[in-house]
Amino acid sequence: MKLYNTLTKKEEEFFTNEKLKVKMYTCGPTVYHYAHIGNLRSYIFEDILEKGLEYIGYEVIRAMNITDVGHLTSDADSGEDKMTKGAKRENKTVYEIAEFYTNAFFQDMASLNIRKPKIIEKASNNIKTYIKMIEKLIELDYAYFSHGNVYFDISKAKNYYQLSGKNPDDLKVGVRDTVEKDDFKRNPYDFVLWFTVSKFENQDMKWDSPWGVGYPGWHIECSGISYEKLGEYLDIHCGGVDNIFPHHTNEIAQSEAFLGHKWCNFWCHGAHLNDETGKMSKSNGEFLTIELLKKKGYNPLDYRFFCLNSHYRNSLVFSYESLDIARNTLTKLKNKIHSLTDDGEIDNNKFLIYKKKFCEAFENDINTSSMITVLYDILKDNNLNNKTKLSLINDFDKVLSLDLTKETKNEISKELYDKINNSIKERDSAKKDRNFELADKIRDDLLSEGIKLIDTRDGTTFEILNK
RNA sequence: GGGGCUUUAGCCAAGUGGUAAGGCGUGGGUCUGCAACACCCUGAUCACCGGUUCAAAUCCGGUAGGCCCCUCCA
Repeated sequence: MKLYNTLTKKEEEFFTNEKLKVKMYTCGPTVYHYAHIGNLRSYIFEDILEKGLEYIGYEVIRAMNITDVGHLTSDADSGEDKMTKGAKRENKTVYEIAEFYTNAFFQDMASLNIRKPKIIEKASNNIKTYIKMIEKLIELDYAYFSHGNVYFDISKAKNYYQLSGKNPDDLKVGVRDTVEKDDFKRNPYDFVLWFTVSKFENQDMKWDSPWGVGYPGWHIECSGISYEKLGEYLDIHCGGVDNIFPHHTNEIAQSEAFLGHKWCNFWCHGAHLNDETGKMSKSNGEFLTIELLKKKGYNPLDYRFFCLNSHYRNSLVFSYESLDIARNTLTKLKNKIHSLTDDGEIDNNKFLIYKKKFCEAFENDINTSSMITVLYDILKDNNLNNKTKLSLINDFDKVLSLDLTKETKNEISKELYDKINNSIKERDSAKKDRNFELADKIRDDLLSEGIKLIDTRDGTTFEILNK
């Protein structure tokens, strides 16, 4: 399997520390607000990666954090904690905010058929681990205490700039107006491992530590949770491209300093979803959430399909026009699949040939677009019986998770069902009498109520349109 | 200023040296009372300029464009 590795900047042959076992860590959300669909694109990619690896025979142990503490609006040792900010905005406690948006995130995942990772950990659940790690980093002289905070000294880290590909001389503090300088650091890019309360306004989430009451820095939580849950050696670490620097860079520095050896072999990063004006953000333009798409009549899986049609390492531009196309394509695809009757015997030979093709697409740096093409190849193969087609499609859907063979008929009441059927009968007899005016009126009236009639060779059926 | 990714038909895209998959849309047709559905047909000198090669969308160099990162971000 070929997988692009940000660490080496090229596609590499995938390997694991333990045979057929993948330890995978994926950065989770900061639960101070709803996730927008761009955030969710990364989780869709990670979901495909996890399921695909399982499909080709690996056991995957995946962990994800929920950031409910310690993520400041600025990564200098000032700025407001995102959670506190969210709580203030909504006049709730940080615990209420965290719980509410964590649940909202899980709902979004469920809507998109994203499987919950086996291990999900709140950042606030692992404080002892962070403290233990920070103590050791201080002991090893990688970290130091200064004016109330504990910092990591990046000059001590090996290959600090490998992941980001940066040249230290070119990094400029102050390249943005908003970047704040911090005179208490030894190096401008040193980052905070532990904040003490002294520099911040009172907040709910704080813990006692050898350096005073306070809370952990943003980067240490992922290193800590990964170490605690997955051990000293990691195979894959995922996240959005924006995490390459500083978050993942700092994770590597602190984890490898703490462990004393190389930590993770593969770093995979998902490209962003942009809108037509550029980068998608929570404050700029329409705040696109899964709930909003649902309200507009889309099935969340339309969005999943939209994402799968392009490659995870290419940035993708969102527009309703593109989403409409994705919805239309997926509907047509599902219609074709639903029209297959379940007959014949499974042709094992052909099954394996197509399965191999599908796996090859996945193993080519997760080429989801080609994986979908295999579906069309199967549907068009005249020498393949329906039973084999359906079982292949069902099999692939373990990875694609588009509910390809599931009928998604809306639940309707008996009264409505009878009413529609009566209208259909009425229309049929009108058609028989060549009273097309009445027939069309019945069809139009139903359509205006969101009921679309579909004439087939075997008679008329209907579909409830989403509103 | 530094770094990364990227540029294939209207749109999403495959392609990793041998003369361009697939999907959607468009246009035409079959079917239909009409329409929708379905089915059939329909499209590209691969951003540009050089080089390597018998042969390049594919390798190398350059130019131009796009997106992103350089302590909020998936």
